Amino acid sequence: MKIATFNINGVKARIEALLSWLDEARPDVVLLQEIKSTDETFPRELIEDKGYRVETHGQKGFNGVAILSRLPLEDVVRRLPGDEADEQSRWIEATVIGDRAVRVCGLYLPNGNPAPGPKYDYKLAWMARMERRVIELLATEEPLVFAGDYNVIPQAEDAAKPEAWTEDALFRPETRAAFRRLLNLGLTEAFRARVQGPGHYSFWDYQAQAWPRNNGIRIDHLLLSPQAADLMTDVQIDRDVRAGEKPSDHVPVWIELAA
DNA sequence: ATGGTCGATGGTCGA
Repeated sequence: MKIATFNINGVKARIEALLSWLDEARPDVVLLQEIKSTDETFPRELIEDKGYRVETHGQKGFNGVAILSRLPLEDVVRRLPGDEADEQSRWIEATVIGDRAVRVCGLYLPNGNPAPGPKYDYKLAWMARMERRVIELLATEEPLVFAGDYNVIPQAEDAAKPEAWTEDALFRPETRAAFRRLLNLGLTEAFRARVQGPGHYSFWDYQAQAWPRNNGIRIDHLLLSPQAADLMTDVQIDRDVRAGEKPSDHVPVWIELAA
């Protein structure tokens, strides 16, 4: 079971790039972020024509997440529990029925800039809510995959120029500590379980020629429960997608599970 | 040091 996360940065503007990547990468499951689309305006038919089920949790203008799956989906949950007043569409869950049942959670964690400030407070509160949901799901002892745009640079080696990020919401100590708390619950960060060292990025800004200069950061992650980590056979960043026609500023990251 | 690029929107804002 190949499971990918991809911040698409506007699914309507990116539909051709998305369809091409689906043909090339042939993922079984895709967790999309920043669809910037409502459920009604999501271009679902073009994706369904390729054999994918489509579950969306959209919002007008900003945010929005979705799950695409070639395998059956059950028990879709569309919001992160813990704050009924939160109107932002940043979380979607479903159980994928493959050889094994795998619970996938697609997340678009708040950016949090400028920090400090109310947006940063929202980010940290959202991470605390996510921690509570992870604890709930870990109790099921099922294979779990938490994949998405975390807006977290976990370590200095995950940025080409870490010194430029010291005051940023993506790299501040409180952000990284909250991310470590997730790992300390017993989750495995898929990429770092397999690949060590600097120079691996998943996002390059559109500005200041960040891509040709390889001025990137690694902020798109897949966190695995112990039962999912035991099934992982591969993990990759589809870096070449950033060089394509009209690309997102993020690229897909994926895992293969023996499930 | 400064300014730079996108997408959705239609009013600038979020990243």
